[in-house]
Amino acid sequence: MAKRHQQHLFAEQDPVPAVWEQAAARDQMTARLVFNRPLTTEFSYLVPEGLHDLIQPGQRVRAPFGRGNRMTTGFCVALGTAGRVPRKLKTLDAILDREPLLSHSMLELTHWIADRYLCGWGQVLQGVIPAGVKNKSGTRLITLFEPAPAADRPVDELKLPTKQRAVLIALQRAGRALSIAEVTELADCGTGPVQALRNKGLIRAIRERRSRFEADAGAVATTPDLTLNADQQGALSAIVDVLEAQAHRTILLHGVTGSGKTEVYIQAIREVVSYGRQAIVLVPEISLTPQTIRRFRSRFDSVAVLHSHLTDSQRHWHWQQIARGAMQVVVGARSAVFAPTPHLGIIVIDEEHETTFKQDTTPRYHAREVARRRAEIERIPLVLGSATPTLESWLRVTRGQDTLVSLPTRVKRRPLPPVVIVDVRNDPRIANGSAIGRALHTAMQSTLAANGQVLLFLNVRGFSPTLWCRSCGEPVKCPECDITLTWHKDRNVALCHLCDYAAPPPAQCPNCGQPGVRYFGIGTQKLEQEVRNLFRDHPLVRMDSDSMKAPGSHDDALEAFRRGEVQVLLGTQMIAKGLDFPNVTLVGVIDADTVLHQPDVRSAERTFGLLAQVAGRTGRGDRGGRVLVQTCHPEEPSIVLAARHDYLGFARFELEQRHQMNAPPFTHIVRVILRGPHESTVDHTARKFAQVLRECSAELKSDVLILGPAPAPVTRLRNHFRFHLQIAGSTIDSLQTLWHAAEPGFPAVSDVEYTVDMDAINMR
DNA sequence: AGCACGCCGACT
DNA sequence: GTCGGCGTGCTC
Repeated sequence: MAKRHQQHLFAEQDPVPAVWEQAAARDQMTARLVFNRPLTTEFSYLVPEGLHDLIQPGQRVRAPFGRGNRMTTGFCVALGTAGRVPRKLKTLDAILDREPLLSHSMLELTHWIADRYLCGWGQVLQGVIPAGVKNKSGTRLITLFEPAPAADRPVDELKLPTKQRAVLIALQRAGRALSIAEVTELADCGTGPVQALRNKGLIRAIRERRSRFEADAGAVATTPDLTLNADQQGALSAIVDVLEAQAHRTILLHGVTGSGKTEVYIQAIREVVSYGRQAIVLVPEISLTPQTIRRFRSRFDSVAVLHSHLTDSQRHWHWQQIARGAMQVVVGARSAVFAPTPHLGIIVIDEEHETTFKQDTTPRYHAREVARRRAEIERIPLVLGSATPTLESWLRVTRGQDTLVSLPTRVKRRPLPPVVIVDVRNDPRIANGSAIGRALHTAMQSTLAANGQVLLFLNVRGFSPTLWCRSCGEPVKCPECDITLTWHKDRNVALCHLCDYAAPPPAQCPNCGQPGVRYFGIGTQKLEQEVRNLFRDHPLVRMDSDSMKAPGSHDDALEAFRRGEVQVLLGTQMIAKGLDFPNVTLVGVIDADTVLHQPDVRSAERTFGLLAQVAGRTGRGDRGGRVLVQTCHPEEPSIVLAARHDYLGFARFELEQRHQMNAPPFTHIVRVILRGPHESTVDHTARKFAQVLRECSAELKSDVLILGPAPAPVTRLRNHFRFHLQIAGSTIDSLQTLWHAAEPGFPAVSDVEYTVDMDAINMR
């Protein structure tokens, strides 16, 4: 109050000496804003008097921005007084949210993301708040009525007509504001008397935002906790220790498939919930883990499940429930790491190694790193669970930065299944173009004869993955991208798996015009046909993103398999995850080499992880199970060690390799991708970028390594040419320093766009 | 990222 | 003379 009075005094003295002017400016309330632009700068604005009591950090505001003073939405990230003013400040125009959308710790977290992933703070905020929250989906503005102060005396003194009198009495008795429908119902009248009272100033209208949803009573969890074995108990107490210490610690829960990690999460969360706190559980892709969700739902009273098929208004409703503290557990994919829990107690990331935790659009954050930072800020444990942890996580454990807890055995002491590596280089069936070699064929025969179920895994969808011209030898490529088209027999189209371009398979080669395009290689569709021919009497189902387009088809297929109506289940990555069917006694991996051959430092890690995951699908019942892996590289360490279920051996081997190559996790890599419609311009710009980076690096005496530019592995995508360069540094800090020094010097070339990806894991 | 400003060529 | 092409640089 005193402040405002002073301002008034100064305003009356005119002209004011410069020092006073500065002093006055210093006392002016300002807001620091960030905008949804790739800018690291914060912008100061004056807050008009009328908004002083309303503005809070975490709200969105509207402010004139840029030379044209266009009204732009920004986020208020801090408040202050003007201090030393660099220039004349503009005044912000309006506040867009009644309540802040982000708490103080969320602002801190998002700021850290902007810093770490080299993008604007405003971009992070824009990307992190769900659209439904921003546009208040699922709520509507309703008008409510309550008695005005003028009516604050005995009703009889007012001398009102009967209906108006009834309305006023109803409102006074209600003790809260009522909607028009409620008023007319209670007073048994139309809307006329209400309006009349309003005009007389005896009642007043207030506007309020109401949700379309009603809070549901909430199912009550009924299932009791299971008894933990000694290893699980050890893991649980390691987590509880961190909880009790009230300090952050990351715990890597390394448990083979089927070792009961979920039960450990649940009981740790039970502890957290008993303190009145909330838990966040991140899973790779919600639609693939219905079993996990069912388990959480049956064990806690209020579980919010944030899946990708929620509508905007459902998402908004959940967000508000979570912010109110009404949800004990939030289960969701990557973005659930931003759930606005008021009093978070633990974060769990299941299947920590999954690449879906890295967002592939700006802000390109990794949910694991964001969770780690959030857990640090909130001083709570982060639990990472995996049978095949990333080498990033494993290295931290070996360095003592994180705590390792192991669940080395499966529950009920079931052994891991024997894995047989089948060298198919000289297999006569394979040489004939079959997908299933001799050994796998025999194994399938005996398994099916014994009434067992078979799972066949192939990482390639479609029928024949490549279309080749017999005359010129060229593959038939997508006209807009750089990859070979895949023939999908069932729809009779040649499909680009990158941009979804679809066309009838060409009769002539688009390259040389000759007829005779041939199909080569094996996809899930062709595998399906082959299995149907080989085992006519055994029903099968194929699961890949083509056959599972219809909603619910995923669950239907799995249910048919569970009931045993289907004996053979074949598919892509999709069937490698989470399935738990005791009658699966044979798993066949059609081609272990598809992943191995990708030009990526993590290809061995992915191969190992994939085989471990697939192998985990069998041996879950009393009948045991076995795995056959077809490969042309039977000596490959990632395959050999996966067959032995030797994660430790693999981690040791692969870390040594990475160390020698100076590759992640020993270095961090920033990948810069440039793209544009003209190959030479993009190439040229990429060279200039590299030059600027090298000059900056030399000037800073930085030890980072600039690799490239080179055409990106997918050189052409949606008719744009793509080049990339990689910046490798031993610390994130050195990379950030170099980037911020170099960025202003990058040439702005029209037609060429660039993106920057810190700790990139998708190298395509 | 936007968007205004500015400096060049082809039109009334 | 001016309309509009796109390269340049700033945004409290």
